Amino acid sequence: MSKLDESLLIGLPPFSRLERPQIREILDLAVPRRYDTGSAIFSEGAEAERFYLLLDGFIRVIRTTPTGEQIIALHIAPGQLFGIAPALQRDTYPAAAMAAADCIALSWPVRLWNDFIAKYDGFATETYRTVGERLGEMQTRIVDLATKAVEQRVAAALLRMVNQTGRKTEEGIEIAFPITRQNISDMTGTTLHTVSRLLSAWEKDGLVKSTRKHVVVTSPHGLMMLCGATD
Amino acid sequence: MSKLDESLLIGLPPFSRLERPQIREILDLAVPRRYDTGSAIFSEGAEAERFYLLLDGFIRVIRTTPTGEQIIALHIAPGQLFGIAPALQRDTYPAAAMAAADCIALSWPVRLWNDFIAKYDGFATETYRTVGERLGEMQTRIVDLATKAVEQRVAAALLRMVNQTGRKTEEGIEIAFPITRQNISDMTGTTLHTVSRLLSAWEKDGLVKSTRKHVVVTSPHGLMMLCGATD
DNA sequence: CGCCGTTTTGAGGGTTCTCAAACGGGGTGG
DNA sequence: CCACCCCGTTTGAGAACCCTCAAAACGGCG
Repeated sequence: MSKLDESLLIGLPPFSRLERPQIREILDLAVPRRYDTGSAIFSEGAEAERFYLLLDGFIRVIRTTPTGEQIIALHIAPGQLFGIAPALQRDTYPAAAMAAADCIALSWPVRLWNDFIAKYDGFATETYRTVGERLGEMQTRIVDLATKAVEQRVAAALLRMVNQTGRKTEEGIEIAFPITRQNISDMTGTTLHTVSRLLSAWEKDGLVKSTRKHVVVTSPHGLMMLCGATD
Repeated sequence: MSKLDESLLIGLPPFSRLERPQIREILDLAVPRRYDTGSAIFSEGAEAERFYLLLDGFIRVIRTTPTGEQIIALHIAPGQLFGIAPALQRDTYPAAAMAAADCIALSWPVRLWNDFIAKYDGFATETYRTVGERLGEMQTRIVDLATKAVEQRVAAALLRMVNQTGRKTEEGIEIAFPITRQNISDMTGTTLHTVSRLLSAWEKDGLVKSTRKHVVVTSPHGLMMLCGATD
């Protein structure tokens, strides 16, 4: 097995304050693995055995209800830690993670977590900053779900994805991973039918362009208008 | 000013592993204060200058939307830390806190946070456990808001409050702080009218009893039934 | 080329919101 | 001590929004 290159981790928030030799140590303890689109990395409620760092691809964090409906709690972009249950003293994962696109991720056994915290300056700090950001994002989502109409929620969801994982193209900004109407409805608590109708309407208005499993936002500003007020 | 008694902190999760002298140190650094019902402890977006421990009363954590609607993110019970922005490397509070009942709270300047983490065994661990629990609770709320009908959300909200802060009475279990229909609607993303109708219906069915600013759940089991499935 | 998963579009109905008005109880001030 | 006033609550009617059910078109992959 070839050694992982140190450049993979250099500059990423949790490791930004570390020197090369320390990064080497960390990499030597990591297990790299590939996950095909749609495959599960871990399941909700499962024993939290490892924590992960996404190198490439996109991860969907999914929560399932007792009645079988599922909602997408979060998307993880390359360079981010995920499955960090140990950071919160949990011994099971609170949600499932699946690959939204083909992914490469490193992972470490949870027993190393405390070592990392103790040994590597800035690792704890940066990690808890991430937790804080996700917590803030979740609060925003709660507020959105509680107060906004469906149209505004869908617009907000698109904007969030564009901001976090957008990729510029000549047409506009493209969401960088495959996404279906059903996926969007799972993020916003609505139905794929309503999402389809909204996207069709927006396409007519020149705000977005979409094909199968693929969305390009041509006018982020226009979507932002929709989020603000119904008027 | 009389010294605070050490028994205030003994046994509380963040301090459970500490010895008396350490608790003494912590108490001597704390500023105690009383907050009248309805008064603000801190505001959303404000500079995070202090972190708090609630000794008595109840705190509502509130997020306000650009359009002025507000939703209640969380309730804090006695013995819990709140305003712990520093734990997540934030320099502003992500939400406002107001006293839902008359409250007594201790507080410390944020610059002591890192000292506490470094100096007191278990403080970090227990605090992050709390963060983890709140994060899990928020995920559950997101799922509820996204998938459940209004009736189920209101039932779930009542049950959550009963579980976290319930007080047994001869009639049933009483929510331990003053709460209006409007408050409940702010927690569930609905209107006070709908909440009023639901409570009236449930009272007729013998599930709850309510007076002004006051709710007693007489049949938690019955409410749990409502949460599960609409059928 | 055929199948399956995704998307589109229509019609109808139900839940919940909005608007409106009146009631009740508790606290405050006279 | 009583009366008034304010805040919280109740209830009704109508409408809007979105979901459910249904069916067909589309496009990629084997």
